[in-house]
Amino acid sequence: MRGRVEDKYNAHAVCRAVFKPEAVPFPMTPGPDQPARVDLREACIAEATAIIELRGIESLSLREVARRLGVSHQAPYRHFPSRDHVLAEVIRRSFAEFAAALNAPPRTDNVGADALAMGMAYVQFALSRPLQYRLIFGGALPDPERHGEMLNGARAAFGVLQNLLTRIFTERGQPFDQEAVNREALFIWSSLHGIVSLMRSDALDTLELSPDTRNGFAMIALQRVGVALGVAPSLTPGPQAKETER
Amino acid sequence: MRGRVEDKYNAHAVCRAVFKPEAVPFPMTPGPDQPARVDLREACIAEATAIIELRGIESLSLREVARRLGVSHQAPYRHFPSRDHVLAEVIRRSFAEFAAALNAPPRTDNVGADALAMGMAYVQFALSRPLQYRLIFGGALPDPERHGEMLNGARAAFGVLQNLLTRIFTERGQPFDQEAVNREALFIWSSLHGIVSLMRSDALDTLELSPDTRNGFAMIALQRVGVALGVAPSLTPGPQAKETER
DNA sequence: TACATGAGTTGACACTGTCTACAAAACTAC
DNA sequence: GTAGTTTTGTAGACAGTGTCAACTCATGTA
Repeated sequence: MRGRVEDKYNAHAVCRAVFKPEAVPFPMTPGPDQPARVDLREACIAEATAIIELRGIESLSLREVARRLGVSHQAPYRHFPSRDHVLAEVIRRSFAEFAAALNAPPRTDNVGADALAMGMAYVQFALSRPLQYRLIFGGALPDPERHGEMLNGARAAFGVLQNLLTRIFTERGQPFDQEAVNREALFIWSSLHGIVSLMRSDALDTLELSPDTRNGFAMIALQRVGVALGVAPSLTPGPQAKETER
Repeated sequence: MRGRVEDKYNAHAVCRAVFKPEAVPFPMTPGPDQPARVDLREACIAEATAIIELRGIESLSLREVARRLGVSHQAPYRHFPSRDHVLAEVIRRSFAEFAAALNAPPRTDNVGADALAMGMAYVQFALSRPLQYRLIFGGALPDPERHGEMLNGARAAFGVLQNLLTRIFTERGQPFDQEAVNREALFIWSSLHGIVSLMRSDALDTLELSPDTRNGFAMIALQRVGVALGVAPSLTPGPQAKETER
């Protein structure tokens, strides 16, 4: 290998994201017996993820990934047929993390509280990792036909919503209705997506609204989702109807 | 100009988008008296818009724009300092068109109907021009600091919402409260954005829900916005609360 | 020990945005 | 009308990109 021993496979990124801290250590510089054959595929994904989280999907370059890892510009192509395949794998993992985040809050016997916790987990994920959120929901995905696994996490996340809704319906003593469960799951999803998208939008920034308004909006919007699901009391009735028809 | 008279400035794109059909015609090949000096700047924007609407923002290339217009790869740089400036101008116009679309439905004396019309106009715009919608709300905008005009249309669109909300509040006899108007305007915006985003999402496609579910979701979601604003009757109560606290 | 395979390398190609230098056309001043 | 200036378009270069092909070399297997 032509005597270049600099920072082959960039210990920084690899240690940070590929191996868990307690995992088997590997020698920085290849020893004579231990050839330091760390999985370049994993290192590429880790580095690509780091770049995307830092500067967004459009400035992901496989050549930069290779450069950062101290390998030739073609090395990543030994493990991925194309840039889109790297992207698809990063997206697949991001979706999986998203689904895991939704599923993270422990289940209690109060379905309303669980719904709230899931909503907060959604918002938390979207706001704390905006570029990752944009990556999976921004709409610039590689062709899903060609990358079947990519959206597994999306289905898992929707499953979390479905489970939640099923619990709510059941607790209310209503007959099981998959159609209704799906409709309500989509409703939650779209509402939460709308809220977090707006909160991180340049278009919103330009309006120069007070932080009070922005936060207040998010609060009432979230609360109204709860109201529509029957798991939150109606507190913020918006513009009052003169006479509510019922 | 070195005797190249092919399709300088590509009559197709120019006629289609720069000039309205009834506008002054211009000679395809420059006549001796009429130098055919059509505005290359406008032609660039038209061509860039066409590319973006067809293949999305990431595959916009200034060199391709130039090629299509039959000019040298540097010609567009006489009119725009950089690719981002072309993009910013396309985005500025898209925002303006969006605001105009929201404002298009004629005002009646039924504010509830007007609200519904605006909501439909929003959805119509987003679904009929998905790439344009993604362009302005997808979150990959050039730095708004450097392109001040770019978001004018966003402010105008928000103004349409504010006006609508002000009318609703006024009709309900409630005191003017700018804070509340803004909050409710954001609520509408986020709800509509969530709905249309989901309807055009690869993540949703992968769930393979029935068209009934997808359309049903959009309907109840839209209807619930109306309910929250007090301009629509509550028809689709979701999971029933056992006992609504009030 | 021969050979096949996998993994990384180099070098090319076509493409991109953008810089510089140049040419021609258009406008302005006399 | 002619000289000079400004505007507009061109040509060539440079560094960056994704990707293809050909190469080396270490490894595992027959």
